[in-house]
Amino acid sequence: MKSRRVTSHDVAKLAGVSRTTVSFVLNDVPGVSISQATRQRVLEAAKQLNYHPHATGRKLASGKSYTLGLVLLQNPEQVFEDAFLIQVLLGVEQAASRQGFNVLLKPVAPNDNSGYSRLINENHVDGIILSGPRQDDDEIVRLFSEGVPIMLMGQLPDSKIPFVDVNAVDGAAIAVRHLLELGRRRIAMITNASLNYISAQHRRTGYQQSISDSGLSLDEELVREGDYTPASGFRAMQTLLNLSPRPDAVFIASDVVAIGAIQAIKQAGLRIPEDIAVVGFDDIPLSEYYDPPLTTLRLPAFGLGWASGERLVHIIQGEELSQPGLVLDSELVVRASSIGNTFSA
Amino acid sequence: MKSRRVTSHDVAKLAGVSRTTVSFVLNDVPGVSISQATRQRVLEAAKQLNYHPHATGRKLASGKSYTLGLVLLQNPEQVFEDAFLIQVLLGVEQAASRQGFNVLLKPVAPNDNSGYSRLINENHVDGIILSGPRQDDDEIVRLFSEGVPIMLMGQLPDSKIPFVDVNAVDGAAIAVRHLLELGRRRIAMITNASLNYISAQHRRTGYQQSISDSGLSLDEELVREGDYTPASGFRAMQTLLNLSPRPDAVFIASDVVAIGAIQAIKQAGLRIPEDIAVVGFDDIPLSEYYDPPLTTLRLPAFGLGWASGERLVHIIQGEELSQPGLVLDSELVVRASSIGNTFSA
DNA sequence: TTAGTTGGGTAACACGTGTTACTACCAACT
DNA sequence: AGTTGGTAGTAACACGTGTTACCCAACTAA
Repeated sequence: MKSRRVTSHDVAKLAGVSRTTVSFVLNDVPGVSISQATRQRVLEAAKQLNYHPHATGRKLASGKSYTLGLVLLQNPEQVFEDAFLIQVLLGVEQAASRQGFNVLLKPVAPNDNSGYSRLINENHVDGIILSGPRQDDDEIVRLFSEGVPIMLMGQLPDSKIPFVDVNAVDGAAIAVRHLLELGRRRIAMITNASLNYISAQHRRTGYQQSISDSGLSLDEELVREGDYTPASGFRAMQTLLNLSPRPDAVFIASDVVAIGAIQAIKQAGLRIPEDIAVVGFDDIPLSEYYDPPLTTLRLPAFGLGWASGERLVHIIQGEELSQPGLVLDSELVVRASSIGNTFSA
Repeated sequence: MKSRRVTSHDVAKLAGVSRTTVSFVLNDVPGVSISQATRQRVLEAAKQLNYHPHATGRKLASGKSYTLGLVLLQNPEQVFEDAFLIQVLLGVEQAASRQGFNVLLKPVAPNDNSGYSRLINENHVDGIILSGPRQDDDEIVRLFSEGVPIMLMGQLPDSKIPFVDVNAVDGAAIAVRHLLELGRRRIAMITNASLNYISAQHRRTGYQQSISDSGLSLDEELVREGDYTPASGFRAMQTLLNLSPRPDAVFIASDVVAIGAIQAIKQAGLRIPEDIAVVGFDDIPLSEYYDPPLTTLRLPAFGLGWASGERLVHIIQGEELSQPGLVLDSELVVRASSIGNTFSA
């Protein structure tokens, strides 16, 4: 006895008006005049029948899907960033639902652009948020040039596509300044990834900036490359420990890489932070509970999601963004790896 | 010059057939006969026009939305399980997309059932996957009794709602057996949560089972309660360390809680695993890189997602499940916290 | 009185597809 | 010659809503 769906037609009949009127009342359409009396009748009829507008019908008529596509490009480096994704995702959803949009999730394997093109072509979504865009993904550029609403999380060089990103330059500068203020003078750095990656470049730029600002000279030998893995941090740290004089601090542009580096320091019998102070980047959930708890820069994951969701909706609704790109600051979280344990003597 | 959408009508016109025929060809409808020649003409016309069927139109006509709603109930204890969510989510999406379904994400604050009811009422989704169901959520039961396709991740007592869950009893039993096989005889336990939670009960049952099977007597004093936080693990472990004789091993039914417990052990100046062997539960991403790396039970997060997605689609398509509930095994991952470091002497 | 305006409401079309009858034709068999 | 049966294809309806163009009555201004 699968009872038929309650439609706006049923509401109209019960209220004794036309379906048009029902639509006008329920959507509060501006510029049309409906008497208070009928307005009331319609609302009551709707409530009495427990009427819920059929989303699909509405979408077809309006031509919009009221849905954002959140596309997760599965880069290798992204695997370790999983921890943020949930926060990002919550941010996107919250911003979207506040404006009446839903969020459709689409993980996409690298080199597979058909995945998210379909979302657009078949009109499942009104716009797309792309996390972890790659430089060589020309599909993005094509869609953008066709006028498809797109928002990037992380920027693409030489493109006018709107984006939301983290201010990694300032973040890294803050991290290094923190070490300088603690009196450290020989500060090494391990990058989060190859310098082919823009994010790695930014983080190193911040490092250089703080070093220069402090009047110290820049020693290229103190900079090593990581590759998103703890193992790479372990190796890089070992080579840094062989230098003489040894660094008295290290800024590691990724908490995950830092984990490996810390193991190398411990294995060398050195103390953190007494012998070497450590500052990471990202504030993965692990960091707070690591041994020692890791001083690091907290990525505004929720904020990134929220901002990209809200701005994408604006674009979809045809509003102009005051600026195509938005850059959010990260926040230094000070823990024992830089200043020592403050309670367990 | 927003060019109009290419519709099946355009394809029909170009191919010189009716729209019906286009639909038949493109959907490979069984039981209708179309000549090879026209079939070919239609396919070529579609390709030439770069035709993509309008998802919304299709949904309206078919009455289905081809979308699964993944509802994330934000329980307090879930915050720490975030790390799995991504895996779960990837599993759900992969199973869904394989059957032509999309995944809509809906985080829901506790006590807010309107959130996911709307998904169903307004027909945004054909069915719902509920992660972290709570016993007092009668909205779930109501929807189920109305015939709405629902799949739970984690079971609800006294209900016939289909579910996918982890075999926590066996998992805990395996963990404890591992400790027994290592020669430990005084094995303590810290639960993951209050015993009001079913998952906590299951894990303790497994513990008891292995202890009893080994011929040891069950000592209630060796069991403490955690509450999903590292702090609770820290406190519980401290009280366990005060016992005499001291336990020589501890099974902690949550890696997060285990982190606190390990800190307590370290602070007492004891060695892991020499003085106390530690086994956790969940295999959060942190565990592999902790100091020491944590022996633990790996939750089949991807599998849980995959299975629930696949089974929900079956339900939506009206197929019968051979069994309403599915229970997946977890896998013991042996690391240094139970057997010691095997390479760094 | 007539022309214009305003408030209150509706008929009818549009959105793009799936699907059920039904037709038209030709071959084969009784 | 009439029936059956299969192939190839179509007209027409259904899905549930948003929205434009229009109508009617009542009131106002000239």
